[in-house]
Amino acid sequence: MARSSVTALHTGTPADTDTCPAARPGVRAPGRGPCGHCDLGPLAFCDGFAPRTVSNLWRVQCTVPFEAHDTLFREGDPGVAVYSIVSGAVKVYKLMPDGRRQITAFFFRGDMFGFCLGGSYAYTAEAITPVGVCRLPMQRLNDLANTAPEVQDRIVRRMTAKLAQFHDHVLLLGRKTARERVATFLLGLSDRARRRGEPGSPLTLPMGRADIADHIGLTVETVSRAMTRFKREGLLDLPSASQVSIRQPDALRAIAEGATGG
Amino acid sequence: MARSSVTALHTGTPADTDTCPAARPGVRAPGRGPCGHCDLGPLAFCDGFAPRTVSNLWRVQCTVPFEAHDTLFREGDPGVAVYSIVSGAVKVYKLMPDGRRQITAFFFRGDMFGFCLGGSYAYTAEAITPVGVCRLPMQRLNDLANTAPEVQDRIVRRMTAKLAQFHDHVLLLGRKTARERVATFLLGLSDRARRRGEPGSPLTLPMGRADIADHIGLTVETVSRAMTRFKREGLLDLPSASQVSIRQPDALRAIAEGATGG
DNA sequence: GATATGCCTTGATCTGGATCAAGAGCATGG
DNA sequence: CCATGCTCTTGATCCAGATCAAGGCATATC
Repeated sequence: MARSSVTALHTGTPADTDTCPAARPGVRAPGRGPCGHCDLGPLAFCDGFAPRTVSNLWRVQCTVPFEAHDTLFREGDPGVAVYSIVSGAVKVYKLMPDGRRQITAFFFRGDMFGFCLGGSYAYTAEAITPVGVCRLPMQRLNDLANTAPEVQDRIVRRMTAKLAQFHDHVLLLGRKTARERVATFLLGLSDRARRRGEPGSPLTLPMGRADIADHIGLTVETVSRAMTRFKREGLLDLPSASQVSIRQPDALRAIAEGATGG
Repeated sequence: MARSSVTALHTGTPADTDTCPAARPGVRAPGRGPCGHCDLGPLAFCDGFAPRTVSNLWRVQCTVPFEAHDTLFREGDPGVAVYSIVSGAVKVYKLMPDGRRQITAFFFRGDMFGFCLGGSYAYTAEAITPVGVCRLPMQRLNDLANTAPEVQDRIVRRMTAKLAQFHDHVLLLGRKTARERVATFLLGLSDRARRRGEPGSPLTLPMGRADIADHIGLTVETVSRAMTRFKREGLLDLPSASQVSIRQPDALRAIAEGATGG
């Protein structure tokens, strides 16, 4: 079912900016989010907005499902919408002509991505798992932001947080060892899980080793070796390839921060 | 003369948020910028704003000089102000406990940095050359943004552009070779110079090799070797260590994008 | 103009992580 | 139950870039 709507999004003409087939009361999913469209609660972009603002957002948003491996948009596509994830995981990446790939970020429940005022997307976004997103047309969001400072303010806050994350990731890529990168990555996932109200420790990795490698600037083999070694050392438990239990968070954190741990 | 005001900034109490000793008509420098404080013209943050908005900004801004090697603020300091560069160059970096350093960005005339809503700076900012900055108290800027959508909109635009730059830099650090990194870095400086109305080719590098290395995730030696090789191959001219003339921009661009050039 | 002080460059060697190459699970499907 | 096709792990080598080690070559100081 998702397939067709995905295709519709991709082939969308500029008019797509404002149309949103699913954004009619009749098709709206039940939920307890501020606008009634999702169950994000306090994680929702519109949480705490004035009723009038929420109803304005409600009118322009649409909730869209994607399947794993679906492409939400591609680098260079006109940036017509912003996405907020209700469920599932998304990766965004840039490709080099020869196929080298850099995953610049992973996004999970509550995260927003796709901001690009009046330009094109700087990266491709692809669903890792089945995903539900709340899609907000950029132009409408912008119009609204001009009359509701709370909207603009929240956008700035989200972007500020993202910028800080990028500074950290640049440090990781520029100066950390393989071991430090993997430790930092896992702790980052754990922190983000906690911040959205999920347990920080038994983690389920929605992405494969290749995705992790392409995110932290390593190869699959090196990621695998680092994780195996953490397991051997008792810092992690790896009941299965996609399950990670952090046994010694402090030791792991020390490694992530650059302590000369073995 | 800058020394003392720098110190004053660093030791500033929370009250510093709103005080700005130099922001009085009496000490304002002559200039042709929108608010009369700088000569940034169209590069100015406040260019094109409504007169009322400009005068509001004018009241809270202050123009501050720094000398080379001065620290504007440190990672972890409360984020009380945003900076716009009028002249000179600034580097921002993060340090690891053992001294490893990652320069996450360089800023030049017209660039803005220091956004961090209600938090702490995520990085340290240090002048590379003598610098003149326009300093805007974050709180005041925020208040103004809530009443003047044009201000908020411009902040979002600046941040969007910065995010796109980060995606590129993450690709560079995660997946490019030493040669590709140096080529990309030099072309990036060239593009930015052109975008602020300066010639894109004979470039003056305000930063040393060590800074370049810490920005693109290499060592001084590797940066030096890459540049020497570009010179030997006729892609660059290096009349002195800090002067770079781009002889074959297209060839350099091909290398930067990952063409298997030699 | 001799001496110091910082880069910057260049050369020789070393090494962490890439690459190459098998296996080892572990689903899916017949 | 066994193929088929994954992805993940593990082992053996290789190599781009780091590290170690001298020199150049400016500008600054006295």
